[in-house]
Amino acid sequence: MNIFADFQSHIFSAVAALQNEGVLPADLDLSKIAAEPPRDHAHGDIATNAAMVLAKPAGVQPRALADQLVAKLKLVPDVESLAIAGPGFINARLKNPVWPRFLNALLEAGPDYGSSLMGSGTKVNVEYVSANPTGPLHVGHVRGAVFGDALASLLKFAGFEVVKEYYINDAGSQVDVLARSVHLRYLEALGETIDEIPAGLYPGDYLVPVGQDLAKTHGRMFVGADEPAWLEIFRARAIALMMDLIRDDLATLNIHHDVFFSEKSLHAAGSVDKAIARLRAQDHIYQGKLDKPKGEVPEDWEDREQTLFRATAFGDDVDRPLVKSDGSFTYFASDVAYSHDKISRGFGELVYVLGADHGGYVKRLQAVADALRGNQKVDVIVRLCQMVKLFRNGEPVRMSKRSGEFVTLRDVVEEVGQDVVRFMMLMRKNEAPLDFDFAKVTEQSKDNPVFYVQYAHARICSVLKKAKEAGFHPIDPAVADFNLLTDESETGLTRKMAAFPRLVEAAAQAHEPHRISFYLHDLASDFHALWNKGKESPQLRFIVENDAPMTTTRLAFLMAIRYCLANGLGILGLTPAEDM
RNA sequence: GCACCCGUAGCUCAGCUGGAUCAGAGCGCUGCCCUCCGAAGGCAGAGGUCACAGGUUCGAAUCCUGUCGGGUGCGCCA
Repeated sequence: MNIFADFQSHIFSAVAALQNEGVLPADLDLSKIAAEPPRDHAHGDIATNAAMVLAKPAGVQPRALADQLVAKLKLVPDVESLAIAGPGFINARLKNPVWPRFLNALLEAGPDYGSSLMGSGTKVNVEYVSANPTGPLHVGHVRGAVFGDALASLLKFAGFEVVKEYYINDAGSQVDVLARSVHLRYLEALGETIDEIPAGLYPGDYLVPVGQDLAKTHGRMFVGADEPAWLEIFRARAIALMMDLIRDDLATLNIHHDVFFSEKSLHAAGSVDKAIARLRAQDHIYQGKLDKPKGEVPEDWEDREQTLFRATAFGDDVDRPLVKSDGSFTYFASDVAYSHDKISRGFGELVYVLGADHGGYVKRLQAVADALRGNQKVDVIVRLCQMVKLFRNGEPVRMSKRSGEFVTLRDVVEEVGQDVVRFMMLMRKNEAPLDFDFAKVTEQSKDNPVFYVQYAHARICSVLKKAKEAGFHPIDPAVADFNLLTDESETGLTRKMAAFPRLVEAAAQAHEPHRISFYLHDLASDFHALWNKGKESPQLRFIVENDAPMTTTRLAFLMAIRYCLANGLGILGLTPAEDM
């Protein structure tokens, strides 16, 4: 039940009626019409800007149009009163029974409350993490991982059909480096002396077990062998084991992708050639020279003619090379094939969650999709996650890349816990930098938003438990009389809960899961306030002595709040705490 | 040089895609509230030229242009 969406459709009907009467022109853009909670609820329950938005295109005065809309909206059953305010706002106050009805509907919907059909089954591909399969995930991957996962479940909740995808970069030179690094570990496992791992190879200890694994399987077969003899075998095995490692890392955050897509498979299947052929057929490929980059010029810059994708025709800054000077495909060529594959799988929206250092990729990804999509509607949405700065008691945590000693994802999760990591990563807009202090986030106080929200849920559970002991069980919402809830704190909470479905849709539309986090914090805050009111005014407690009807009602009310909290937490991938 | 992101309270950040005589939270600061369902909470106070300058319109923190400041990137790495 979404009372704002309901009211909005009444507005549309009213507008349509005025169009039929010739008061308004037939061709009007209705998309800007909003039905939203007013800033100040003293104005009413729902506000709409319809008159102001339509006035200009219709060539009428806002207030005059508002009068006419009011005349229509008066007939809507649940409307108590309407007022025109300011430059042409229409404020509606709803009849009293709306709220009890709303709460009953909320309880009936339960775990589904807030979900939406907005996506109407549109297929969305959300690609996130996609870290190179050369080692465990480190802290830099955490934010994108959590963000992508929360975004995926938010979109799912909003009615989209979501596929969570991980692109395995298993075709480039970095996996050859991996294979060579592993070969050394292989020799090491067989008792050979390997000294220090040379610069340019991966020094991390996590490759030791891979070497042992290969030693066990192949014995001394590749000890003195030339690289071509073992490269492919070692590479394949190493990638497989690294992906196992990465999957385990992700599992510690309860992240599970639906599809792991191999870059190499694109080459093997000839998909790169096919995709490029398609672009060529559309005349988006040509042989040409690129200008030398203005800023830092690469040392080995050579001016040469190459195969280019006409990305500038689709809004990119420069055309993009597809073939390297040695004749092999560029990484971008794989991207073309990969985009082609995604589009052919029927996705209407391609979401990429990338690190902020990939900002330069946004335009070319959009360009490729635009070039390949034909008549199919495909939106490309790129979300860039800014850096996370690690602190410990206010001191920055230093990391040494050279020695391979970085803070891993696993380190972070093990130290502060899955829920804390997830929530903290979602307490900021993705494009805002984020400070993460190990000490602060594990603090169990209101300073810590994770505990603050969880605490609210736990308090509710605690009351419900107490109520059960007092004999109020099972709680039957059907006998609750929500008309009894008249305190400002209670009606305020009801209004806030009513805004949840609208918020879910807005957050999904904007691809901004952090809005859910802030909403939850808000809702928790309102709940804590009500709780404390009960300390001073016993009649506002949830369990009211000698007043069974009120107690039953309040308990049902608590369950409603609990659903809102739990559903919101669920979107973010957090488990609501029953006790703390 | 170019592109993208960011400039809101002392600090860290929201601001529902242009709305209303309150620009909001948290931290920090000041003062209150536990014989009472969990004080791991709550209430109140102080704190602002929304970086700056123009523009768009009924109306701008929000959209456009420019300036300043911070971040990230800029062929044959992935």
